[in-house]
Amino acid sequence: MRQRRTGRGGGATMEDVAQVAGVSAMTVSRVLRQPELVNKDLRAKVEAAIRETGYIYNLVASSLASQRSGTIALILPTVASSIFSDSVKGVSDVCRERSVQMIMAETNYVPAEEERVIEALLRRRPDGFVIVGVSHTRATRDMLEKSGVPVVETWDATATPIDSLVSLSNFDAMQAMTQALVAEGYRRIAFVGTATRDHRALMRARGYEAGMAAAGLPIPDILAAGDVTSMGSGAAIAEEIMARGDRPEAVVFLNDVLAAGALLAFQRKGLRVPEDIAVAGFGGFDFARHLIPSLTTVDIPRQEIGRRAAQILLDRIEGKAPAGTLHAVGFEVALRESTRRVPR
Amino acid sequence: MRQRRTGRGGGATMEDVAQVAGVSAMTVSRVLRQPELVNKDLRAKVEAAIRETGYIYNLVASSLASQRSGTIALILPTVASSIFSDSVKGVSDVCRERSVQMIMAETNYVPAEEERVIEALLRRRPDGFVIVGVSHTRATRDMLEKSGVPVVETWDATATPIDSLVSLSNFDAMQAMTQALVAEGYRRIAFVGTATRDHRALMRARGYEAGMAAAGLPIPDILAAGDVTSMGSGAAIAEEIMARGDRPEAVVFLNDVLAAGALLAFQRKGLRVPEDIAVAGFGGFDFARHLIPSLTTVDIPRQEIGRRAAQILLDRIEGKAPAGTLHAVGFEVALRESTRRVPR
DNA sequence: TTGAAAGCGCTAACAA
DNA sequence: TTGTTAGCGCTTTCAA
Repeated sequence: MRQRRTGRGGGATMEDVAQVAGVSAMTVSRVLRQPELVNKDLRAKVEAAIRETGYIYNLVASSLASQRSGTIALILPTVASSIFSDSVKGVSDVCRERSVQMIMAETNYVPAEEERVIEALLRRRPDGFVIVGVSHTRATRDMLEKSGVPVVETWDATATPIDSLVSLSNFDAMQAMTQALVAEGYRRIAFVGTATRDHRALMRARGYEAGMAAAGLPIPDILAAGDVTSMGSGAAIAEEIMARGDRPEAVVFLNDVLAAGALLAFQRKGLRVPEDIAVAGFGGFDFARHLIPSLTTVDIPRQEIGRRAAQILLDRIEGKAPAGTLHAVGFEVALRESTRRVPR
Repeated sequence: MRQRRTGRGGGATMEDVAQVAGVSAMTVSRVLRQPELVNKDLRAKVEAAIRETGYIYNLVASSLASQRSGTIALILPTVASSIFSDSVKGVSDVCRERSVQMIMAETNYVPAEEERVIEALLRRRPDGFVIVGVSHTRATRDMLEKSGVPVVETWDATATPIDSLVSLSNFDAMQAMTQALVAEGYRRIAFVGTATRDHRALMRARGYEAGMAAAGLPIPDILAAGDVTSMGSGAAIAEEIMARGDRPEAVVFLNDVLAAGALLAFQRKGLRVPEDIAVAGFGGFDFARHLIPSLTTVDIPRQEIGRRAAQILLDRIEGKAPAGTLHAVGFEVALRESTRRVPR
């Protein structure tokens, strides 16, 4: 003869509520999930019993029984920077609207870490994944495909998505920015990217190169920032640029954070922006429009990317959308004071 | 006679692995959780079987059986702004180090929403809560206490924490800032807070008032920003201040985001900072030191707050720390160029 | 060191 | 409309 395990987890269970209400556990479950199927009087009794017992529904048990966890996983390069926070907000808002819990993990821009992180999250049996980026290790793709979990990739473009894709062409966007600067009359345009092999960063660099090539312009050295999420490294790059002999007329940065750090560093050293050096960023962040001079950038619908990705994913999970959905979001080059062409 | 439910969730289970390895499921479980208890050869066999079957451990089932979910919940006012992102990073880092999953929800600074959100998260049976703020509805406190889940509150101070507390005195910090400005020679010092009844914001306002009172200075109208997370509303407040007749010598803002927005708006309108108007923020954010002029602020160990809270919580969950742990974090007034006293 | 049995708290499938 | 039964995939407990 065995004794009861530990006397139970703690709080009331559905069974307890059922006893108090004088019904079966199944009826309690129905009251909670499909109240319209339950007789009104019984429903009231059950609801009273729930209050009386202080019952809190157990989603862990529910997940196991129903084989649906009611969670989606969000994989992003970093949680600490402002870069993805609007996209997180987009996903998070949709999740709340649709009563799903978002669980999040960061990869630090390292594919091997992404692999580890996705494997760890798979153990929690999320109903789907939203992933920032389209470049993954072979093992990551295999794992995801084998698991059969719906996936939406975002913030980048690819011809071979794992499943669905909220597509943003970093190449096109940075090419457009470069061409806009060329149209403004700039010729010696430098680019600041990153040394990490982040695919989105690479695509932006390529877009810049394509923009320069299309205009028949030579491409100066491409500089690499260390930490792409800090203004400090933008400032460090600015120092580097100022220390060189041949100062470019304009510098395009991988993102607005780096650009802002550099813009302020240039000014600190007495350079006038844009008269002495023009500065452009990428991302369309709030602070860009407030800076003096206001920062030219490529405006991206960051929150919308998160929203759309979550919507597509949840629709798919609920069977309301097919696999392999594609949705492209646009971008807009916002020319502002930091690149206003002025006579020299 | 019933048929098997749906032919099973999908992937391999522990039982499948056990069959392949020729052992019992219990042995597989041990290999995964306490490998040192299992014979070396058997262990190797089981590990091979895991690889062969592509088995992915199911934490949902594990959580239900063990009555521990391996997750902690993080409740914060907003996820979209930079204000808490370092604290999120702190919690998130500790969680990764200790193999725990963080789940997050936002309250939008509204206590009733906090109540809803906490109840929703309780259904997932987190092993503990980290909560930003110490002001909660009665029902929230009751729920949390009744659930018996360890709680760590943060980012504020209180004499009556629910359980543990990583304490930061917003009152003291803002009082110190105010006194520092007085010491610099400022007299007509205004304060910009918020109309929401956020407790931390309130404490900062009170700290400012105390600082002014201690110096025997009158308190001008306290202005209220709408959205405390956007530079735009800082700029709007700046407009309001400039439109008034009696311009203050210095303005202290609830946080650095508002201060930065205002600082730039002042400059746009031709005011010199700090000569015409001095500006101070709160929070010690990265961008504050880069602005021109660099922004005076109260430096808070934001990431450390997250780390400590998570550590205390996890220690408590593992029985390595007592309930009701108190940990106070400090702050530092960073006087920078935006409040450098200059002769008029 | 290994295994068998009995749940954890819920839901799917079926029956009444 | 309500209830019964049999799991979901794991861990706890006990026995060997």
